[in-house]
Amino acid sequence: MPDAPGIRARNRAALEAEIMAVAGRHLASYGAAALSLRAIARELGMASSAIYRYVESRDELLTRLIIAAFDSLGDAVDADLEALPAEAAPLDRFRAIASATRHWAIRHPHEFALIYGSPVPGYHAPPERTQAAGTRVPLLLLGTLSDGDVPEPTEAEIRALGRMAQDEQLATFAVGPGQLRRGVTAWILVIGAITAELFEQFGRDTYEPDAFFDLILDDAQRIVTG
Amino acid sequence: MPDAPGIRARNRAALEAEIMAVAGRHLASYGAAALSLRAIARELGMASSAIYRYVESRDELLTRLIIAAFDSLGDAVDADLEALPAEAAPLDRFRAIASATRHWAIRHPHEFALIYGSPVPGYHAPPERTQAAGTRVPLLLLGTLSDGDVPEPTEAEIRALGRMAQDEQLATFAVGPGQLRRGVTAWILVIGAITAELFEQFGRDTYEPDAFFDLILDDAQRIVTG
DNA sequence: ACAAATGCAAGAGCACTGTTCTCATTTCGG
DNA sequence: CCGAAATGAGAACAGTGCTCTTGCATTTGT
Repeated sequence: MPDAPGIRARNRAALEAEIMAVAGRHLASYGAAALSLRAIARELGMASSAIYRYVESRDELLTRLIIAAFDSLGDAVDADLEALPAEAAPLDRFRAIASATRHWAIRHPHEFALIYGSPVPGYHAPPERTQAAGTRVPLLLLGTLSDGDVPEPTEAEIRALGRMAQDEQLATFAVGPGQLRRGVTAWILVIGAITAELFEQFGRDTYEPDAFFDLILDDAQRIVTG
Repeated sequence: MPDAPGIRARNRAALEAEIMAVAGRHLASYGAAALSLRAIARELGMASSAIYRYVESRDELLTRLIIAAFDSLGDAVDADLEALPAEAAPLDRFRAIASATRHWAIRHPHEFALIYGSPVPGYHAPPERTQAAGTRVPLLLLGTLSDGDVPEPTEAEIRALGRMAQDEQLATFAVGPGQLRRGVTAWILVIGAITAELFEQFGRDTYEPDAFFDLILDDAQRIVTG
């Protein structure tokens, strides 16, 4: 067999993918805290010890799921953005990004909780692995703000966010501290509203989430336009 | 012994308080996910089974800790508010509430994660027990908005929050859907900013949290004043 | 004052979990 | 075909939540 190492590698990759698929299903069904390597191994018909050949530890699995969740969110937002006419106004693109994020969160509540809720146990996601995936949508949102008139950043803005504005990824977007502040603030508001809705922080059936989110977007828009 | 039943009851209450104290220390040190009834029992020198006489289950313990955390936050905010001059402007009171919340969260990160982060396992906090404690600070914040000129609520605001505005607790504050929307939105922004800071959603050492939170408060203030 | 009822704590046990070994088998490369 | 590497299985350790039974001590009723 000429491609023997290939097959080996493919089987390994395939099994790894299968593990991630099962883990994703468990995550979606029961939440991150209920994730069990043993249960995944059981479902795959392998011994509980065998799974450690493919996943280093439970934390490693969580890290991979976090990245996968960020990717899933990013893809969903991208898809919704492409459905928009190319000449859509920046603010419409902004609203589309926020709405897409909310709809994704509603469809994937446990994934959302995993990436935007409180971290699990003593688990701390390694930033060097999750950051790239995690900043994808916020960067998309910031890209929305790069056009238009640019007010001079205040001294306070420079003090608070000057360092972040010099980040190389952000530099390509040419967003200064002022725009950065407005974009980040709007993003915080959007995520906060989704969090409040999903985690039922204001109770169940006490308000109309759809209509309320529209109003949130109005406020976010006002923040963005300064 | 005339007060025999009294002694009995007092011991029970004292033990229960001791359990909560130890649980609170564990929560503060290691986080909610690391909470273990067995570990608490061990530290108290009792058998793991004995603790079930005082705490029904781990979920029950979590519920009590959630309520305790809300109380702790409420007390901290109250204390900071009392340090304010009685004739302080509503907006200053608003800023004081938000700042007190942030400082409490920084001092008690695990407690904050417990009440404003993603819920634990299959655990779902019973609203009828946590709601009263949980709405305490938001209500305080809404009380801040009851003075001043009251713009007519828009149709969208009535649609989104009309039902919540009719809540009996809120009715005593005489806040209509418009003020309710502004207050809730501002609160979401404040909590979101604290969450982002504590959970390091924008990375570590990438910005100045103190200065940034000041800017967040400016935005929140703008939302509140309409 | 004695017996009965009750409260409380301990111990053992069940079914899980993550993780790490060792050992046997399978599979692949030369 | 044979040695080496990859792979899976099984057992084991130390934890977890939770339940049930058993024994002791104290309180209560007579």
